[in-house]
Amino acid sequence: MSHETSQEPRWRRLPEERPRQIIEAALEIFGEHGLRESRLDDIARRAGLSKGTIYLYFPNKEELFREVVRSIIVARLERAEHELDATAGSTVTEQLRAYMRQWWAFLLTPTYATLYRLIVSELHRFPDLAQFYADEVVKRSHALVAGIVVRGVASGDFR
Amino acid sequence: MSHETSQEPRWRRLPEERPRQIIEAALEIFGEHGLRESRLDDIARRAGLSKGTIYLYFPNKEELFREVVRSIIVARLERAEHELDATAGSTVTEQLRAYMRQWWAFLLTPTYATLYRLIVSELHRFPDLAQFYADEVVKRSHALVAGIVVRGVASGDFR
Amino acid sequence: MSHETSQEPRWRRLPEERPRQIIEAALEIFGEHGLRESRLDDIARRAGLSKGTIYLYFPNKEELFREVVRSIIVARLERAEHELDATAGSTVTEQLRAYMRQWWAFLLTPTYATLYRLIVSELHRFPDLAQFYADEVVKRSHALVAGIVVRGVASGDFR
Amino acid sequence: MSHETSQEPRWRRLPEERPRQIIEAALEIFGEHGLRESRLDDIARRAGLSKGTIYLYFPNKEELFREVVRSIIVARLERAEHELDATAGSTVTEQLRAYMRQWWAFLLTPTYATLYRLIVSELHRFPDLAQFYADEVVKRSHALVAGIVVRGVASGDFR
DNA sequence: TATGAATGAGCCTTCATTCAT
DNA sequence: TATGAATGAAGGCTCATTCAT
Repeated sequence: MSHETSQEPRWRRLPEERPRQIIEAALEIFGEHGLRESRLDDIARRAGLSKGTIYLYFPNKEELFREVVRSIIVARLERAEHELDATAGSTVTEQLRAYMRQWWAFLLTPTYATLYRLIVSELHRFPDLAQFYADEVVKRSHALVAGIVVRGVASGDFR
Repeated sequence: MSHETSQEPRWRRLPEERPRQIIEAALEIFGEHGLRESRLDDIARRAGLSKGTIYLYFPNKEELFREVVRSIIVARLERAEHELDATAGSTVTEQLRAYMRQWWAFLLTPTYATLYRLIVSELHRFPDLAQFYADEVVKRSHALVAGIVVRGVASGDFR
Repeated sequence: MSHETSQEPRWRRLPEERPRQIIEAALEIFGEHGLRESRLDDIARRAGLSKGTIYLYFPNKEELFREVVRSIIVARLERAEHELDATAGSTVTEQLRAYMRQWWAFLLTPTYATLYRLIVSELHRFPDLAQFYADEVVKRSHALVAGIVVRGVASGDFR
Repeated sequence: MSHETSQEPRWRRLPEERPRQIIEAALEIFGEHGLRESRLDDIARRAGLSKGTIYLYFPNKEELFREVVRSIIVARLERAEHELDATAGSTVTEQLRAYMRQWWAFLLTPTYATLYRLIVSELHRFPDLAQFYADEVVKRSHALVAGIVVRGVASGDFR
């Protein structure tokens, strides 16, 4: 729904970055002030753009908010999956430990504080986002851990 | 319209209830929609009053919000203190147990869910409220528990 | 859909007049500039009110426009019907003549010029209004003339 | 991107057509939605061009609108004059008849419906266009008819 | 010449706050 | 004290216009 920009080659770098640029600025502002209290103008300014430009990439404030939440969740999950791959050689016990350490570190992150506030305060008004959150986070985290455990059982590390 | 103010002494008890009426309505609405998303009109309607009336008791929306949070916190603390008094006769162990049971029950309350959401989502924008919360809740809870413990030590129940 | 004001008694004259006041101002502005080119601010100013007040009586610009067109059409038809009643005593020939004279006079009116422009330029984007226009104007005018003719035939004036 | 401008003489006839292309698209869009409700973007798309390109040929939306009206009027008049020339050999009576038949046919044209709506709805806000319309249409039509009549009188067909 | 990304002024609409009664 | 009509500041969104390529 938000015009993505992957068509263009590479002779114009900025436009391709716009969505990310905007999402990052939006995360900061939304995190500081919440959805309703955030001004599109402020987001634009923080992104170094003009207000109208946001509308070139997102149809409205709410959809931008959705995209922010989605992207941050997805980014986190992908990061977790990659990090898991990186420890592919170790024992399952070690892998599980690394996985949990990683999550723990994330929970101490300021990004997490922001995300948490957004989720607690706004998600109940965005059922689709709540659903997305439930589906993606729960399902994929589950799958990750399940994968480790299965291998652990196979290798005899777990019972 | 005003030729009856001096006749009857205090048959007009209702007006004193207004603030509480409004605060209760406000708590519900704020809890459902958050501070910014809540309309004064809706609060007034839920309280069975007209919008203008709110301004007879609170200078503005934000101050009403503050009062809501303050009053709910204070109410909770007072309730806790009263309940503690009620168990004044029992062992300190029993008292401590009762106290914790009581808090646990509160945490399962819908009021708590509402309060929690409000605190997480809005408090960081109201440093004075955060301060108040820290001061009152932490200090008074501390005092309560400390009181029990001191008596416990005195009586030899605790070490 | 537009909060009418017929509930209140009579101790406050102005509010009852608001809708008419606004509709009249709107007719002038819409007539001069068309729907889209008209500023709500200008309508408010011409009506001697503030912009927000319009929204107390009409849900939005388009609905105000609809009400303007409806009311002007209805007003015209009612006027025609009353004037017909006034000539109830005369011959049918005379009545028909009066009726047509009346319409002719209306067509030369500036109100008509305005109405005509609005109808030609905007009605095709408001099918419901077009329908309303067709229904009311055509049906009621028809009924009026038919009534005269029937009586004319009965009295032997027409064949 | 520009190293071929001087090679081939005039194989690039298209650019000359641009204004007409745009005017035709604009006529359709303006006719459907009126001046204000028409988006330059839609006109560009209908003309198969990009929005910016319009500004290479017209200084702004309003001037494009003017050009549309002017060109459609001029086109009509020129067509009428040519058709009159084509019947130069016939009787004046026949010529006059042909001329009127031609106009009559035009009035039934969808182009005319569009033009009519534009004229009624927008012209009063473009005095210069109204003037142009009055001058050109009235004067040239007059001249045409006058020419026929004069010849008719000379030939004895008219009195 | 052509593109389409970017801008920012403008306007509708909402709603906290005020005020006359 | 209570009402609800009125206000006007604020902000989301659109779109004509500009500009870098």
